[in-house]
Amino acid sequence: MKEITIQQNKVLDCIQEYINRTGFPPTRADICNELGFKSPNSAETHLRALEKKGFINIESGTSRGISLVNCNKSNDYEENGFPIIGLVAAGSPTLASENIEKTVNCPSNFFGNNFDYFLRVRGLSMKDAGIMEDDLIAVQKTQNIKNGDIVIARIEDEVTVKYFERTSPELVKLKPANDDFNDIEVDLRNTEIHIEGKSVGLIREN
Amino acid sequence: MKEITIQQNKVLDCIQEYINRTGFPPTRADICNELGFKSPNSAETHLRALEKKGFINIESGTSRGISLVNCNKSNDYEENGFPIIGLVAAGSPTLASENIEKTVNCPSNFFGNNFDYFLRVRGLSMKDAGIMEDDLIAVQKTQNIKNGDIVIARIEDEVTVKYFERTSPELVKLKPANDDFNDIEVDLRNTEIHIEGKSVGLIREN
DNA sequence: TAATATACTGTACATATATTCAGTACTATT
DNA sequence: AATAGTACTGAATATATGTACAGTATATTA
Repeated sequence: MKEITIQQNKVLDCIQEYINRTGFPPTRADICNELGFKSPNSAETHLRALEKKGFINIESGTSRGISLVNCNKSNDYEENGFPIIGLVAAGSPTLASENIEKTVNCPSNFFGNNFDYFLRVRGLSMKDAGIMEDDLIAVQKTQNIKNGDIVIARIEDEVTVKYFERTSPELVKLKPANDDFNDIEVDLRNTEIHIEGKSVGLIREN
Repeated sequence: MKEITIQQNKVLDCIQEYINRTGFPPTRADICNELGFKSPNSAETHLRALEKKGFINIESGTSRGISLVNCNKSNDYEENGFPIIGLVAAGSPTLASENIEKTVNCPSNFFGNNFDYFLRVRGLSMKDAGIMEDDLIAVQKTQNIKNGDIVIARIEDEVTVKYFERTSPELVKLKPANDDFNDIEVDLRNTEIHIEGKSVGLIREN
């Protein structure tokens, strides 16, 4: 749907770079200067195309009224920072404010994939995967899980971080990365399992 | 030195809020609308005062040419992103552009302490410390090292990441966090060791 | 084959905007 | 008592800017 052309991408990059450099968006003439166009209408048509495709907003009748539309802004976290949720022993990790210990400012595409929140890790069950106590796991809320993904799973009221492996249509194995812990086998016919999302990155603060 | 008045602060807040909301700075008339002034010159004089006191920049002759001056800019990395340096097998990790594989945008106090660059980890010698291959270590260039710190050390031309332990005034031990590797003992009387800095954090991209 | 999107140049013009000048009033400093 | 800074109104103006209109050309799609 939203295919961008090479030239349109150049214009988009130019706008971004101009804002980063000056603090305010460029005029049509500015874009022409930056990219070597000789008519302000060259910039204008590209801007219209970019607006049509949803990459920018143009405030009509307003000088420098160009603003970048953040496509991967699934929520407003980028402005306020991403919440860190404590991995509570029981119950689902929720984004309710009482569970948010603090927030971290970083781009939502910091880890390649977009993500939704950070989870503070308790325990050492994923030690051999390099996930230590108090690490922050970047969690992407998704049901698109493949075998081998590190998932945040809830069984009954227990939330845990483990490797995911579907061994048969009705059997799911949650495997720790630590010999001191045992695999958790879940039979979907008699036990309900809820996948909160998967790990797409990690931050360790010292 | 730079005392700001209540009204000037209101104008400064108004500019910040306007940029956050719209993506571009306000005109004099916009400020008047927001704050209830009836003459564009009211905004103009406040802007001049704010510029004189160093809170904003005004690009003369340019519409919406107001940009906020960032006071807490410790170095220029925050603008351009922090460089990621590959851990080359031999030689010191340098910030020369040919060694920078890409840059990461995040606040310089992201890990509590300030840091200077990211180091891409090779090998698994710090596996049990949760440092895996391809992880990014946030490195703070410092000589202030305590026993037990994870340091980036160079011995002759070999760069390595290890636990630091000073066992005696002339003996330093570099300890891996992996049973498959051996401690490196350095006798300062006959071997030169250079501490590039220490690890203050870690990022794993998926 | 017509229609549509891309990718430009070039001109023109209404209006959005910065900026100056002329005032008024209050306050703090020298 | 004089000077400078703050805090405004109100009017005037040069110019910065968005935007429409008239073209030309190529590629893609229906």
